Amino acid sequence: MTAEATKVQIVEAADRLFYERGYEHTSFADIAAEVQISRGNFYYHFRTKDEILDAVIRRRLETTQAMLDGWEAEGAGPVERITSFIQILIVNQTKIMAFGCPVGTLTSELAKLGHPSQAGATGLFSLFRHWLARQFGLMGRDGGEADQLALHLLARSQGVATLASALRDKAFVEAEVQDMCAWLSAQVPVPTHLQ
Amino acid sequence: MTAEATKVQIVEAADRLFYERGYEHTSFADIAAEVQISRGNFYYHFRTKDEILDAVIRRRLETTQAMLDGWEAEGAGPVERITSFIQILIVNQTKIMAFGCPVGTLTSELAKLGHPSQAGATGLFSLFRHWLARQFGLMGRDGGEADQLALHLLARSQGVATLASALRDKAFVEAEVQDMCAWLSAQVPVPTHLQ
DNA sequence: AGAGAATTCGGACAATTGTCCTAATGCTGG
DNA sequence: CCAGCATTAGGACAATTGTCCGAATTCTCT
Repeated sequence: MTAEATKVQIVEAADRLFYERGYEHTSFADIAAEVQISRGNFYYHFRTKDEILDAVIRRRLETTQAMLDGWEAEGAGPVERITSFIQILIVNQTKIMAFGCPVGTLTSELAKLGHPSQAGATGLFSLFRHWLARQFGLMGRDGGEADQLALHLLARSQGVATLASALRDKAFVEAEVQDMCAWLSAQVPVPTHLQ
Repeated sequence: MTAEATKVQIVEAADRLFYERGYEHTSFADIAAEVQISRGNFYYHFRTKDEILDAVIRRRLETTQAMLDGWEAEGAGPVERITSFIQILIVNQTKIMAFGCPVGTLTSELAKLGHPSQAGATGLFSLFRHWLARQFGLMGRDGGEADQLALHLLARSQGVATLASALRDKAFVEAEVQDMCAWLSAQVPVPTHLQ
């Protein structure tokens, strides 16, 4: 197999394991077993565990950006796009109830470890933040307001994910998602001629 | 020193280290060094790491309950009490921006480890949940509604804590706290004779 | 003061960790 | 078919982990 293909397999497995078990609780041996590769071979592709983490973060940045671009290309308006964001909590409900949000939990873990890749993980939040802010901008909010709304929504979904994995309560998640959608509707500015 | 006093010291140190570094990333040696006790002595007080975790969770349950009881004893109304809850984000801002919420991050970590003490950690959430629900009840909301409001507020503060430790943005925390207080005011039911 | 219990110490243990090397294998171009 | 390179396998390494003794120390009670 070509080196690049093996590398991709490693990063994919590491991505999933880092999410499901946490970065520190995932060992080289775990990833190697998952990819069915000898641990020795590992060193050929990644010299340190941090290198794998960086590759995983890069991959997540790419797939996240692709997802956001995809929503943007669907031709719908900003409200529908933001709704797609909120609906992640429903679409990925099973995994979120089991392991929380991949972004939030990784960021928390790296913060506690004082890990140098903290900034990279925070970049994932930035991706959502700026995308959401742009959508709120398209809804007619000015820059500062749009950014604040973006952070607000980001925080709310993070909180729902955290509580979802603690309580494993499907009804709670659905109620909060509905509430966020209602909140979103209320953010549509009333046209001037109707005020 | 009496055995009980040493045990308390160990649990206090473990409590702080589990919060700041995470459960798994804290070793026996770390705690022993903090308490200035030999590692061997450790085994005399706690046979396994899980035993320490359980003791830490018990301690947190006690101190949390004491804090909630304290707010209840201050004689103020439910709105002021819930405000005290929200203000934790300000009072503990420094630690939260560095390490997130002690409850949320511990729960997330144990969920990923599949650790048997998950239920204990979730109990910490229950403490806040039921206390908040009772306060909303005192504000005139019926049982189901009060519980939903409690979970809603719990989720929001969790989200703020998560983003606070990722972004380390003081202004964001303050804005969200203000927003939650405004939301709380809006939850006070309008007296019937004013409707 | 001295016997006996309670507490602490220092170190041993097997297992696992991340890291690294060397030898074997597979593949490709001439 | 064979030389040379890319890829893999298997194992060594020092350090660290949680766990656990047995011997030393400290304390308590008579």
